[in-house]
Order: sequence, then C-alpha cells, then structure tokens
Amino acid sequence: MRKVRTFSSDIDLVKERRSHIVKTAVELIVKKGYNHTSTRELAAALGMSTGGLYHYIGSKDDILYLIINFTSDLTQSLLDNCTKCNNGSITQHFTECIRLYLTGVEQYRDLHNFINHVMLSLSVNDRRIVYENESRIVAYLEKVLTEGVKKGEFRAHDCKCLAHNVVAIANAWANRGWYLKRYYTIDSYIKEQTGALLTLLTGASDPVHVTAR
Amino acid sequence: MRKVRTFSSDIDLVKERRSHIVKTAVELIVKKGYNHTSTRELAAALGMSTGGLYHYIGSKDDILYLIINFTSDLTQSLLDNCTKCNNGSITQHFTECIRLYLTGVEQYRDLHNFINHVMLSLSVNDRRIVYENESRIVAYLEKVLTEGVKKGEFRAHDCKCLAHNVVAIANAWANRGWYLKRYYTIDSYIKEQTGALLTLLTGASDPVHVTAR
DNA sequence: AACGACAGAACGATCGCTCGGTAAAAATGC
DNA sequence: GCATTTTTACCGAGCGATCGTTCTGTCGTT
Repeated sequence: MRKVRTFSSDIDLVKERRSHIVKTAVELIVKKGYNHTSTRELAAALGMSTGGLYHYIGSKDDILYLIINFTSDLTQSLLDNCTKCNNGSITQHFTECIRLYLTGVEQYRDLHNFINHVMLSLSVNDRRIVYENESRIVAYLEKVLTEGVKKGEFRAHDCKCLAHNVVAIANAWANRGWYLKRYYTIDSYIKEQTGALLTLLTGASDPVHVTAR
Repeated sequence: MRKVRTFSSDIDLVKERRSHIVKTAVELIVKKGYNHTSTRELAAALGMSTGGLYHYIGSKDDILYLIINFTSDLTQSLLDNCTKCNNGSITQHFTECIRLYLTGVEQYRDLHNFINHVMLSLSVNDRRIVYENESRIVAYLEKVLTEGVKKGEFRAHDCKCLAHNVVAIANAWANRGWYLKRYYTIDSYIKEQTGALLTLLTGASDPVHVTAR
C-alpha cells in the first residue's frame, strides 16, 4: 500500500476529496483518455484549482493509483458478497456469483474500461495490483466449480479455463458494450451466459434457462 | 479511408517506411504507453530524425490511424482464410476458424493489446474502424453457427452470443495473457476452448477433445 | 495571531511539429 | 559523357503550446 502525499491532516476530508477525485477522474479519462486529461481540466471539473487538487495528491500518477486501489476495494466487496450467498446448491451459488459479478461490471463499466485503457500506462507495481484482483476472482470461481465437480453437480474438463472464461465474458461486457448493448440488456446477457455455462456444466441436452435471481 | 500527409511521391518508399513505423510504434507504445512515447523516441528507434519521420506522416495521431488500418488488413486476410477452409463439415469449418483466429491473435498479441490501450485515445472515426473489424468477425462466426444449426449439426440457443463469446475468449488471450500463459500454450488454449464450445454445440454428454489440427 | 483550505500566477520541462539547410541522386543541357 | 541544375530524403535546431508541479498569497475559521 503505497503512500500518496497530502498537505491536509484531516483524514475524513482527504478520504472525501479523494473519493470525489477518483469518480471525476474516471469519467474524464474514459471520455478523453489519460494523456488528454490535464490536471487543470480535472481540477476544473472538481470545482477546484490545480493548487487545491495537489493539496490531496502528490502527482498525476497518484490518481491512477487511487483508482486502482478503489477497484481493489470493489473486488473485495464482490468476493465478500459472493461468500455470503453460499447457502443453497452449488449451481445456485455459481449462478448468483455470476450475477453479482456481471451486475458489478455493469455498474462500474467506466471503471472497467478505464482499467483496460491505462493498463499499459501503469507502473509495474500498480499493474500487479490489477492482476491480483482478477486472479482472485478467477480463483474464487475455480474453487466453486471444482467443488461442484467434486460433489457431482457439475461436469467440467477444465475448471480453471471455465473460471477464466467467466472473467473474459465479464470483461467483454465492459469492453465490447458498444456492440452488446444493441442486442442485450445486462439482465438478458447474464441469463444467456448463465444458461450456456450451466448447459455445459450440467450436460443438459437442451439449453436451459435458469432464472438468474 | 482518410489521407495521411507525406512529402514523398515515391509510393513504394512511403509504404515501406510506414510499415516500419507501424511495427516499431506498436512495440514502443505497448512498452511505454502512447503518451510516454514521444515522436523523438520513435524517430530514434526508427534510426531517423523527427524531421525525417514527419516526412512520411502528418501528425502523431496519424500513426494510430496507420496502425488501425493495418489491423483492418489483418482482419480481412483472416476472414479470407476462413472462407478458404470451408470445404468439410461445418464443425470442421468452425473449428478451423477458431484456430485461425486465435493463432492470429497470438501472432499479433502486441497489436491487440495496443488496440485495447489506445481505444480511448482514438478519434470517433478511428474507433468506428476498430468496431467494424470486430463486428465483421462476430458476424462471420454467427453466420457459420447459424448455418450449423440450420443443418442440424449444432444446437444453440443464441448464435450471436456464442459468436461474441469466441471474440471475448480471443481478446482474453491478448489481454489476460500474463495469467493464461502460466497454464496454457496457445495450442492447449485453443484445444480447451474448442472442446468446450463443441460440447455445448453438439451436446455431447462428456466433454470431448476435438483435435484442433 | 495562527492555521488550514484553496486560488492562481509562474516555472521548468517536454511535447508535437516546422523549417531552413545539406548531401546525394536524378534529371537536364550541351 | 561530362557539367550543371533540380529534386529528394533526411537532419536537427528551434518555436510555440501545453503539461505537471510548485509556491506565494488570500480569506475564512479557530
């Protein structure tokens, strides 16, 4: 957890301002790209001056770090929510995990696009944080799938690959939304993908529709 | 097809130099990001001066356009190759399309990462070119799948979604290669994904391994 | 009077890009 | 075929703009 410089000693104020900075920066950067978003513009969008902005951050790159850290928090709360709903069959649990994951992506679509965009601008350390976030999600899904196979509820040839595919499908909703939104809502997308996955996992002879929720 | 300014009238030389520029620029930008790659650096990497570089391009953004155009050519040749191998069963054709697509992604992984990275830096028009490339691939795959369903070879609930998933899986190989390369080679990845897709499509009760060439 | 949040002018660095110059090659004249 | 002019690929110093960042000053609160 790297330190980000601030000239304020009011912890709550720093947290509030930085939260505002993260939110506004993501919006701007997704719209105009990182390099075309100047600190002046960002400050203006925040209703501050550049000096005021630098009261709460140490450098422009710190903003990236703050955003990355914010996504780490989101990942953590996603995994927490997934754990919480583990009280029915594994099929139900898996279905709910996918629903939680994908609705989360939909809710923070800008953020996911942002991550993709700035990935190559990140320092090696910051990049690792992003990697670890995704890895944790894959690992969780893989665990659920493996458990399902062990209990005979699922049949799968490669749980790791399927877990990865869920992440790929989720990323696609963010990256390729311009295309998908012509044909699907997030709900119909979830329904379709869940159906396909469960067909594969349970070997139903006909594609089934599982009520996602 | 936008025009890119040049001060040379030697068409072949322009083509050669620009090809060199595209290749070198992708390498540099993937390594350092677009904004951190200056025209000076690029010129140095090309063994030229900035003045010499601007002999063949009109602006830095033109480089992006040239790269985007290069990927359009790649997409076209991919689709051509797919069409060429349509001489067996639809299953064989579909399998071969996936193999061609994914090996192409592997071959130009830098380029695919690049596209993802600069997407938000692109002008609206250039963005559309990228979108159309992906759309054409999805459309082709969807056509193959629909044909397979019509002929009774495949069973699928939503061909469009499955076609999109292939693209998502291919993009994932480029974007998430840092993770996948720990566990798969491109060949084993193709094998695994093809197997899963065909299991879903043909409804085999056990995951089958299709020899992907 | 002291402090902290913020403003905004100013600085140094770097950027994309231009432009006058050069040396070699091609075209031209005789 | 040689000399001269024109063209062309390329160089690199330099321009103007903009960037990230700093720093001094202001104003309201304590």
